[in-house]
Amino acid sequence: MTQQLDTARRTPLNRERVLQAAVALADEVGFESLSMRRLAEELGVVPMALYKHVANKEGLLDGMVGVIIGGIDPPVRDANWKVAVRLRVLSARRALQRHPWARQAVESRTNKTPAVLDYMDSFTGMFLAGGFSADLTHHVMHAIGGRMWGFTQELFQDAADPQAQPPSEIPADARAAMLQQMAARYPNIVAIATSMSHDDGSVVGHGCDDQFEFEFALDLLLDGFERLQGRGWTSKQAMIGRR
Amino acid sequence: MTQQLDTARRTPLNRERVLQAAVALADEVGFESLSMRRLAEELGVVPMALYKHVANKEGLLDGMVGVIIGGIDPPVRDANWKVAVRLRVLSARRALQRHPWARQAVESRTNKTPAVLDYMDSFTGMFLAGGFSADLTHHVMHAIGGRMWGFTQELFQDAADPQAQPPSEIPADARAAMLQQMAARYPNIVAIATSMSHDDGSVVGHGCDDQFEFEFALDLLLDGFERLQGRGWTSKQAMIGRR
DNA sequence: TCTAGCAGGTATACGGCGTACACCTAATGC
DNA sequence: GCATTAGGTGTACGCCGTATACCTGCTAGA
Repeated sequence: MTQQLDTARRTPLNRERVLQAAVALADEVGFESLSMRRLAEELGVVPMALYKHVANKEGLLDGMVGVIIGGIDPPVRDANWKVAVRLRVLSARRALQRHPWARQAVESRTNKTPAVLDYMDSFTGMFLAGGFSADLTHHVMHAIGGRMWGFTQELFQDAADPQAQPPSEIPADARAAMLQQMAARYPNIVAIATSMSHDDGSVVGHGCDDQFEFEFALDLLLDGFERLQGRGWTSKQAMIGRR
Repeated sequence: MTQQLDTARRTPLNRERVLQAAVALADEVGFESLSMRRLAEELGVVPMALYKHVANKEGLLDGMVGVIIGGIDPPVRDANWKVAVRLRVLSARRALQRHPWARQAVESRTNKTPAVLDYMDSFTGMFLAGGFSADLTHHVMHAIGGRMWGFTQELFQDAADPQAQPPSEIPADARAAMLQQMAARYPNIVAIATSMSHDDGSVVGHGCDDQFEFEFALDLLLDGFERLQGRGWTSKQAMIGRR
């Protein structure tokens, strides 16, 4: 009877609610702590109930990625390809950055869902509409790679300040010693890490400006694309040139 | 007594043997099927025995990445930065490609081990030695990102031919129907996918030439770097120009 | 009005995982 | 000769994804 009340009171689950809850839960507890069991608990339901709405965990993740993609703006109309691509990528970046786990989720999906293919197709279309040959567009899409989702291949995050603690946590002399040790072993890394912040006087700096780095690399690529297109680049000619 | 023989006959485990076995096992069964338990079994030992040689699974993976990095050539001497970087990246690519799981492993490591830092430091050094400012080097390292390991952010793999089966598996007419359906929904993707292979007559093509795509994007970046350096680029000036 | 079907939630169970903890044993150093 | 310790063992815990069978209440067709 209480059971009846419970199930009656509760609006029945559906795919949409499951996905929204999954997104919220991942936001809250992190991607790696998102489990079917935990999600079920959050929804006040037994774990197996979820399987009526998603095929399995993979399917859940696919759906979550779909939700995120839904937050990316469509291409702007009547703009030249370069600004259209740029704006779109930055929109994707904003959409993904709303969820700290989004990057991992996108990277982990190897099967392309319709939502992903839709985005990729429309993205591809911006180059074709901009007068790129299918050939060049193809290679350019490869070169953009994950950047079309608005993230870079990191591989760099806080390499030079492994703790990222507020200075108060560590006595200044200990910090200096660590830095010296670091500089002895990894002189080049320390050189570029300190270069970044010598303006504002801090020693090893407050981390990197991700947005700047992202746009730097993006623009480098877009400029490259532009030059290739202007030059009438073809892959055939490139292959001849290479050997 | 047989126990005694067993343990006596067996050369005792050590970190090196554990890591080598882990690499071999991952090669054999795949990254996601590599488990502490399975690895222990392979070594004829109880799972917990491994923990005398690696801190935990994370530590094992760190060690495996270290083994792979060991296979990357040092920078060539007396070459200009561009060819040095290019050769090094291609060497890394070869080293990583010997193990199908290497890419996943590298991407999954978020804590930088000394081996990783060593490689990054020496990589950074190639730009500095080539006359790049610390400032430019910093941003250039970000832009290269994962490509310094010889892989691209994929995001594209077999998007257009989801099965990758030999044509014999699927009747020709069914294939044609699938393609047509695909072309209706994802016209741009299909356009660039078919462009790639129209030379040799196959319909949707044998996948992409990964090596070509990789070098295409790499050279695009390197050319961009070269131009920036020649122009005396600084991040300060770039930030002024941007707003 | 009866009933068959079905959509959606449940209960139980299995086999896997990483690893904490207590233990044993053989070699080593004093 | 004895304590220490490095290396291997055994057991157990709590997590995970999910197969399978089951129940229950709604709906549609007769």
